[in-house]
Amino acid sequence: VTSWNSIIAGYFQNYRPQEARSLFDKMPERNTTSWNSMISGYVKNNMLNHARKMFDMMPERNVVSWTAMVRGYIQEGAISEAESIFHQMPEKNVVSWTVMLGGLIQENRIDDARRLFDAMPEKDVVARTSMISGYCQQGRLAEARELFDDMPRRNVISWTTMISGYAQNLQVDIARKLFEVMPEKNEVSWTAMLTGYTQCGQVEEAYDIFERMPNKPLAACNAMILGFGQSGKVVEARRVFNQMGVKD
RNA sequence: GGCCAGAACUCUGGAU
Repeated sequence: VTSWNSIIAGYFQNYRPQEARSLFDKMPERNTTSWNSMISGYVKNNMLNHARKMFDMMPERNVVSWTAMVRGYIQEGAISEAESIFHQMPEKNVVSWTVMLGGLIQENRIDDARRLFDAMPEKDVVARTSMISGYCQQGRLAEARELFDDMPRRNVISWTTMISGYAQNLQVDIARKLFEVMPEKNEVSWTAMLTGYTQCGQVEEAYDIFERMPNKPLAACNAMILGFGQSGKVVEARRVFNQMGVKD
């Protein structure tokens, strides 16, 4: 059963819902994970109505089934429906809460999001980072920073979120300070810092970051080229373009 | 110990 379930997920990842379905129909036995794979697969492929049918048909639902449906409605922008499902859930875990939190943030209902956040029975690093990200999107950096400082644990994503928040809100110097002290950086962190500089019109600094990057992913090259382009440095932009491995 | 659900960067496309 486990193998079949994996194949189903694989079909959906490759946008082949019909093949996933026919495999599902042929399976000699199914467990809750099989049904859940169908639901989340349909959600991924923007086929919420199919997901819902599966959800209604399945013999028993667990917290993953419910959470996938909440996520589906959020993705469709049907927030009140998502909230309704969320409140109907027989049990919720930290993931369910975080999905709902993300839905409110997506709707710019940041204060509602905060209330939900405060109501969470437990908050892990993902939930906290999501809330921080929401505040950053609204330019409410002080509140974001307070949550960040209070985190019991941070990972590279939490750090990058906070840095990016400062950078996007034109506080690139504060972003840089955090960037320098973060314990480990990945490609996204570097690119976020680079973008912060280009958006503040500090192309030299951006290029300095770019050069110091251990490797230069496509996203960083894109950001760098755009940064040069916006400040009229066409030659430099061209040079970066010519250096990149995969162009698109 | 294994991608059935959740958080971060650039661009593009789609939907509104």
